[in-house]
Amino acid sequence: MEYNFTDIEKKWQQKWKDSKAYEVNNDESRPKYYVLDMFPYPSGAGLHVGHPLGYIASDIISRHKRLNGFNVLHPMGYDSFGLPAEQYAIETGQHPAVTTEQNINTFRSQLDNIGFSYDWSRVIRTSDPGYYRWTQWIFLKLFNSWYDHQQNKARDINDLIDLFRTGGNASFSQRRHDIPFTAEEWNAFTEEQQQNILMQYRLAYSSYGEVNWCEALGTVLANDEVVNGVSERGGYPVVKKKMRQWYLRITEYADRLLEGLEKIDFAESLKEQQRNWIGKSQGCEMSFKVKSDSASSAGQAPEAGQDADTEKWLKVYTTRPDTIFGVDFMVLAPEHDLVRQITSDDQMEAVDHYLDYVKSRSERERMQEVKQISGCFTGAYAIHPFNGKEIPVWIAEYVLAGYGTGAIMAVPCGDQRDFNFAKHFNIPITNIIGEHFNGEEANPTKDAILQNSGFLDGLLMKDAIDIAISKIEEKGIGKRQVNYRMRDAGFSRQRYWGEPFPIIWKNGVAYPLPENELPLELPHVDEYSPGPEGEGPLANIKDWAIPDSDPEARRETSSMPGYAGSSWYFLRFMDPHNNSEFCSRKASDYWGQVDLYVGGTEHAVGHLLYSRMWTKVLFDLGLIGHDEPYKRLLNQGMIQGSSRFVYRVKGSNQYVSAGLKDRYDSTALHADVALVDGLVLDTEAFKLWKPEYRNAEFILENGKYICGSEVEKMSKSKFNTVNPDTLVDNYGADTFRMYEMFLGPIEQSKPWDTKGIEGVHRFLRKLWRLFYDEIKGQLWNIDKASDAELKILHKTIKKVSEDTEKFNFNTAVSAFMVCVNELGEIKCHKKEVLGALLIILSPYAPHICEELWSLLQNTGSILNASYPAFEEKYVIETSKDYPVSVNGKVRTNIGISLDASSEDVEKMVLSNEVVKKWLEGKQPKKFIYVKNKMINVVI
RNA sequence: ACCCGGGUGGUGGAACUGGUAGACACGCAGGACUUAAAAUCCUGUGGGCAGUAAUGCUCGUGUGGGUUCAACUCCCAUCCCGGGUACCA
Repeated sequence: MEYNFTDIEKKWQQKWKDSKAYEVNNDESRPKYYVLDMFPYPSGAGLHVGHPLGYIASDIISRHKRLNGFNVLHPMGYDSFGLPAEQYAIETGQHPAVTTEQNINTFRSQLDNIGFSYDWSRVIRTSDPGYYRWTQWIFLKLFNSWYDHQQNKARDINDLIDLFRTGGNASFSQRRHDIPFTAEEWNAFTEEQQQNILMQYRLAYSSYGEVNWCEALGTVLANDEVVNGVSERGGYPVVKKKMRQWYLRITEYADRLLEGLEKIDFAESLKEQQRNWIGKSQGCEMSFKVKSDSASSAGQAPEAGQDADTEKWLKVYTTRPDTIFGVDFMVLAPEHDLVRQITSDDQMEAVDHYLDYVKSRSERERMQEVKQISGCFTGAYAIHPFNGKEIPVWIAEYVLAGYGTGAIMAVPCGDQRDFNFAKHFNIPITNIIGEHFNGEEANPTKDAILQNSGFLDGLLMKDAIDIAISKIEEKGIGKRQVNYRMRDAGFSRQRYWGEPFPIIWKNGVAYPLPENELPLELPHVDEYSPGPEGEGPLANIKDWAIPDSDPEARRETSSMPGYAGSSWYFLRFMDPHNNSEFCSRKASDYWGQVDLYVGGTEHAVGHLLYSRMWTKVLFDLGLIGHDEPYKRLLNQGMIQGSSRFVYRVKGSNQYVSAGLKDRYDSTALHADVALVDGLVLDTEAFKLWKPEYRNAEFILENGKYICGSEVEKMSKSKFNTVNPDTLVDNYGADTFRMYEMFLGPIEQSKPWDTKGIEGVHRFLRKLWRLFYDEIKGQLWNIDKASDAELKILHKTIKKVSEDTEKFNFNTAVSAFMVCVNELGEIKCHKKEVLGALLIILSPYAPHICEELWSLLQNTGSILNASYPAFEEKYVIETSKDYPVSVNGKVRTNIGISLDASSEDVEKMVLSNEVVKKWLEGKQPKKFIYVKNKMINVVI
């Protein structure tokens, strides 16, 4: 009998399907375990070898947990709303619903080939009305909620209205910009005024924000669609434009998102990324009086008691108020409201010119090109609050409008960017830290003693921070302030292929759709061109945009972003067919948190923060019982493509081999990796690949055409994708699964390389040959296993179960290989040993294990077996003793068993034959212990 | 530019908490079986030097420094590669 993987895999996949082997119930007595993959966006390119990496890992864990007695929820779905489907529709005219359906079918059949243990009865897609009905419903919950800082949780907006009605907002003014009003004032406000105030509290709210606007295309562009400041399609100019947008008030959750990190098991580096993204800082906000000869009227008033009508104030945020006497200039973001008001007449032209320049620059470019220092003096001066010095006010692109107050006080001796700016524009630098500042670069220390600093002279900078803030508060020009780098999350897109907002606008007020009108279905369109004024395509459908009930009203015509549907899908999997609730409380209480969430780090600060926020809101509103969605996160690395290039000699159809390309003027072009063996191009296949290459000529080196290579993201357009289907066809799903795991640590990114898959395939055939021989037939027997055989088995059980729990799948695969080699060497064919081996191997290679399990004449599926217990007695490792000499000094390393006390170790060392020989009767001078395990003996 | 990772033989990688660097696999070379091929099995395989050989010496974990009896592992600096940077998902 031979290992016929194709038949075996088809057979078992069908059996699992027929017996509904992986469908789970919500009412089990067994402990639950929820393993979830970040569900894929079903792209037109289909599944490539990068996708399954995480899926295989989560499948191994699912199967491993099932064998260990857990009721495992392991579902899959599709994040099926998104920009690429709409782009494709614009290019080809095919409706996104149609292409999405096709793509999903492709994904599904590709996934099925690999033998995953998903419960497909629970499959969801975010673009199904039955699903997005609840996305819209949760949006309405967000819209109808506000964040109560006293109770530190989200509450119903009606509670807030009651508070306003009875006491105004004076009693709990919780934000900096609240304008206080009394109950009487509230009750006298018009509906419109009331709604505008409520909008400032809602967790989902509408406001104005900047978008990438492309006049030529008449549309708003995603950052991804803007390349080098022009549109990717057509290369037209792109500028910033203010438009009405929806936002999620995620900033209200900043502190809880930070605190929540303490109780979840994510990689420390990922938590760090989230912390940095949230960017909480302690500092102080303070206002500087501005003096300018500009004729225009007032700026912002400070906190207390100034005459706001005649004076202009510039508010800055700083984490270093101790450096207040080192301020040499002020910088406003070019977008700052005050710019227009304070610019002096003779600087007006220069400022306008600069603003034009900045408008064309992306935020990324502004931060990145730090060496190109740019800025413009406004002609205005701020007055130093403590020494009355006049400080020039500049605008510069390195200050961003979105962070803090959009204005900074610049301290060149302490901040490198300020220093560079001062040097560039010849602004004199004040040194407040004496010898700590060398005049060559800024020194951001907090440990210097302050000089030239008025009332702070002689203080340590660290200590001066609090003193400076007290003084600023005392003077009424500012206050202590916690600041976050994170901004509220933009939640609307001027696009078609997304969830429509259940919102109707009337007289400038947003009204929610009643719950019983959900889902608000996406209307069918034939045209994807944008609506007027940069609105989404939905604005073009008059029938839909104007609701039947009220011709004066207008529906919201933007749609929700990609992350809307993915912010709560883990809850829907618990109760996917519920028509009356997004997820029953019973179901969410049973399944609770996702025990293991598997996906890439590219979602570190997007999806993973949004879904954490949504979970907290749903928890606050009492809809679920836990406020963190994921207990533990495993980040799989990205499998990159290894692209291949050919070099076309300019102006010809000649292609020069990589080694000779420097002798010609050539252009690099992607060549399909399927046409290349290693780096050697199959030139005949290349000619047939595309019509334009039919008459290609090649300049070879050593008779071969050698391609160039580069590691890039795997993508259809780079012709570097590898389809898992062909690998499954050639080697089988089990080989493919094990090979992906064998590639390297699951968390590490690596370029795909198919070389090496043979070795894993060989392993499975070797395994098969422990059971059956082509000529001799059955080899396995029911004899009692020897200790030597059990030792090999139990060593493997120990290693593999530890490795699986620790996600060291690659070393677990190695351990299986060693095990099979060792069993082969001693010709072990005992059922007792082989059966146990099959069980522990089955999460990795389920099909072959099922088949062999049934051939062992065991009844029932291996899926219902239980994980074999590890018995220590078979695995007594003998310690290796070895002497080593280093640098002429005698050093001896002895592997000593664990948990020995110091005295024990010394005794063991001195009685050790190897050491005795090395010491040659000398007394050791010193013992150096390394955590009671290893020791050095110095003589 | 900023934040987070990574860099070990020809290749993917292993090395547990600082303690024999290169497990396991690919590739390559040689051999066995075969009319032949495939498959399978065996042997060798980081570089250099010495030796008929067993073996010995020496260098070696991106680069430069440091700590330590001992560093792939810890610290400082630096280069390169990948992910993210708020409308790709």
